[in-house]
Amino acid sequence: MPDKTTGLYFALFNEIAIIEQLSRAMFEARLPKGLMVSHFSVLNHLVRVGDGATPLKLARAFQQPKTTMTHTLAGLERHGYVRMEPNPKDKRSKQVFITKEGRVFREDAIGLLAPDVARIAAIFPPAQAEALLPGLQALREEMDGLRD
Amino acid sequence: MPDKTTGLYFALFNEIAIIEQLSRAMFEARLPKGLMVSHFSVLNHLVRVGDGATPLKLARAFQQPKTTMTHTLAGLERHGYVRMEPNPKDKRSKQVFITKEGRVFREDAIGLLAPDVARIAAIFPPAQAEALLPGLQALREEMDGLRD
DNA sequence: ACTATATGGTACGATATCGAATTATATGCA
DNA sequence: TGCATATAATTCGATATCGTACCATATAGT
Repeated sequence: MPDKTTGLYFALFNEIAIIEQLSRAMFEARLPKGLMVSHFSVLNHLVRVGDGATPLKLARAFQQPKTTMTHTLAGLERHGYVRMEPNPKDKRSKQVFITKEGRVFREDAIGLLAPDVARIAAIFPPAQAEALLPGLQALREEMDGLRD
Repeated sequence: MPDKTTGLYFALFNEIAIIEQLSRAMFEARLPKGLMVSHFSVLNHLVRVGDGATPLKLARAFQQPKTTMTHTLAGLERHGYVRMEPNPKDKRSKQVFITKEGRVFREDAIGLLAPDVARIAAIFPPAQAEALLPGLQALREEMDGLRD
């Protein structure tokens, strides 16, 4: 493997890290204090995919350590945005449900973030975003698969 | 702006966040304890772009808060991988130089990370990475520009 | 059924990240 | 020149992230 190839992937991951950084900073500047993009993302996932999933399943969906998800869910629960129930299928486990307050917060947050999204869309049009997405999804899935 | 468009950008940033997460976890599993991708990235930058830059310039290059860069540089200095000197052009400021030890560590780290890069390259070929990169760079630059 | 191993979740400690405030120096402008 | 404001960097405090260890329960092999 030539150095040039290694450098290519370093450059790729570096761009990705910077964009992640920029988007997180931009969004968190809009969210109320104490709520992070991680909180919003979980609520968004619960609405889009449906709730009732276990914490571990959520951690896997975001490819995060389960301790991180425990922490994020604790924050959401403290705000009353999710409810944790014992999992009837497995006494070790729990199920996560989004509350009405959680749905309201998600809706509000989308409204708060919309202007930023619009600013991005103005300079990086949806067609370009759509062009990028499949490649990123493919990369994500492949890297996901490497984790065994 | 239709909801579909907002969702598109959320999906885009979500994929980017997950890939950032996966690549960071993969690389940090290889690096010696106490050294993060952030440390490696800074050393890599100093070698590729040249050293002597100020901490603030480095923070901007990575689009990070300057306090984060102060912390990262302190870690690198503690390991003897960079040397901080007063900036003769500006007494408030400093210049960051990579040491011989820092260069050696960077080389070693590249060697440690190479197998992972190779595994990624095997399933997500360089041609695809190259295809992705310009769009990501464009997105990065546009978002960068929004930061006024 | 019994035991070994695997799995879901949490507690805890270390530390990375980052905003706010602070200090020192630089710059602009009257 | 003198003063207001801006800028480079650090300190400090809060907390997000994450690895390790642990407990409870489940599953597999005998």
